[in-house]
Amino acid sequence: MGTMSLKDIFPIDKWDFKSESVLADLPLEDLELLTANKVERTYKKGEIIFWEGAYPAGIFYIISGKVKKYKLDKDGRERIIYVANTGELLGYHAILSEDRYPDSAGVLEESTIAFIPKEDFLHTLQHSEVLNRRLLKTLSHEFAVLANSLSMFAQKSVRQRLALQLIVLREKYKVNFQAGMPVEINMGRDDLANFVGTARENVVRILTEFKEAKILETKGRKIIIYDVRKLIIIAD
Amino acid sequence: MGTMSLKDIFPIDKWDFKSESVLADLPLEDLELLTANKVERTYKKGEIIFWEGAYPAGIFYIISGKVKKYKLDKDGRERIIYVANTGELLGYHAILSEDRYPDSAGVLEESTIAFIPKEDFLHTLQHSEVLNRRLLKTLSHEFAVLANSLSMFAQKSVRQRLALQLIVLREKYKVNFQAGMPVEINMGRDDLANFVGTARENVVRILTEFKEAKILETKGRKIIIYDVRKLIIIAD
DNA sequence: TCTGAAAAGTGATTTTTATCAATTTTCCCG
DNA sequence: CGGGAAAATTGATAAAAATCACTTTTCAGA
Repeated sequence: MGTMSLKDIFPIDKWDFKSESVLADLPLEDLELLTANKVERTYKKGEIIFWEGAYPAGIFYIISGKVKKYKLDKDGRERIIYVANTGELLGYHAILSEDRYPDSAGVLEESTIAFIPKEDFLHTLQHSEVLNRRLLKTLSHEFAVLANSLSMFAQKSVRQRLALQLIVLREKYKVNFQAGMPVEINMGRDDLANFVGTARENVVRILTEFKEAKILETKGRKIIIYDVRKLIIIAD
Repeated sequence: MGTMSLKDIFPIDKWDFKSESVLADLPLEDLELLTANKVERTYKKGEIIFWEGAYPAGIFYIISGKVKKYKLDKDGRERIIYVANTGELLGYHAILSEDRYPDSAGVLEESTIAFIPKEDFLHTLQHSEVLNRRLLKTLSHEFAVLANSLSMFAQKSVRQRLALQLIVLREKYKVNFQAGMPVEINMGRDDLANFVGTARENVVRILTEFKEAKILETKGRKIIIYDVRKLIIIAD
């Protein structure tokens, strides 16, 4: 009797950027060139790493923690595009497109992040065949994920979208996970609403409904997911 | 009295992939390597170039014409992600991400399109520093555009989204354009609705409203845009 | 451990958008 | 040039989601 993983019943990589880390298994030489002048720093919950519209000075690597990437509308409401996790790189789009940051990045929980100057990144890129290929692959995959999100948005109800994003977040909040174990998502309702693309009140109401269906529990702000399968059915 | 262009009053490149063509000014040597085995073909209106989920055999170059890139939901409704124009490249995401096509491509009007085999594309990529850089730049820019679309979708009304997409389409349907001239958009209401992300009826109703506001005229399926400025005001 | 501000949650109501059911117009094709 | 199917348009209604007003709970810091 084999252990069935989420990947067998749900195409999680269609919804998640992180198919594999850009820097994982990078030749040591390239990695050293890249990180020669890196600067590490810890950010407290709520701190901003960079702002949409600013000129990029470099890229960031998440040593530990979680980061939301979002855009603001003119009324100051956030639209969360993506939640980045430990091991992911941030801010390279702006440098590669020779433009300003297309979105803002803020930490969702205390995080340790390394800053890598633009010059080192571009310099390594010129020398590293592997980094080049990795970035092309990552960016192309990101395109597929965003295209998916866009079409989900047009075609699915708020209820379906919430179910889907809970599945995605569950993957990101797994720690020491064993098959069948519940997963605790620690995210404020406002952030969750901005990630799903709806109002806070709607998220809360649907969470209540999911509680009644024994899909999850809430403890304060924490959302404990018990039954992914039901979420998959709802999300369709 | 200078001629004011759209770029001065509206950030069109935030909404359009085509900042510049990937292949424009590519070193002749690289271009020859890339196009050594290209095959040209004309597609009639409505024909499909490739299907979402298929394994990529190569990339496509639009010699002339217009192509919609879209995803289908389970009820068979299309969600148009992007409208590609003459000079643009299609299908490279799938090859670079070593995955299947993330979306389908179908021609919106009679188009001439060149097919370039996967092997030639990858081979040229290995040899051409310029093509590498171009693709990284293009893909990063595409990320910014899709992130924009995603946040627009969450935050703007159907009326605002229609105004915005009409501005974008107007750019694509310009021919022999002189400042101040009206532009004729030749697109079916169903396609337009799928591009805006709403039902056909809503598009028609809002178009009627725009007609009454002297922003545009319709002649059969054709939409003639007279007043972009009013569209810009509505969109934001 | 107490306390007050912030966050979570609930209910009622309004607004927006989708859907259903037609009718009218366009335009292709013989 | 007429016939007819496809596409565009209009109106009425239902459904979904946003907004407003408020209560309850949580939780960090004195």
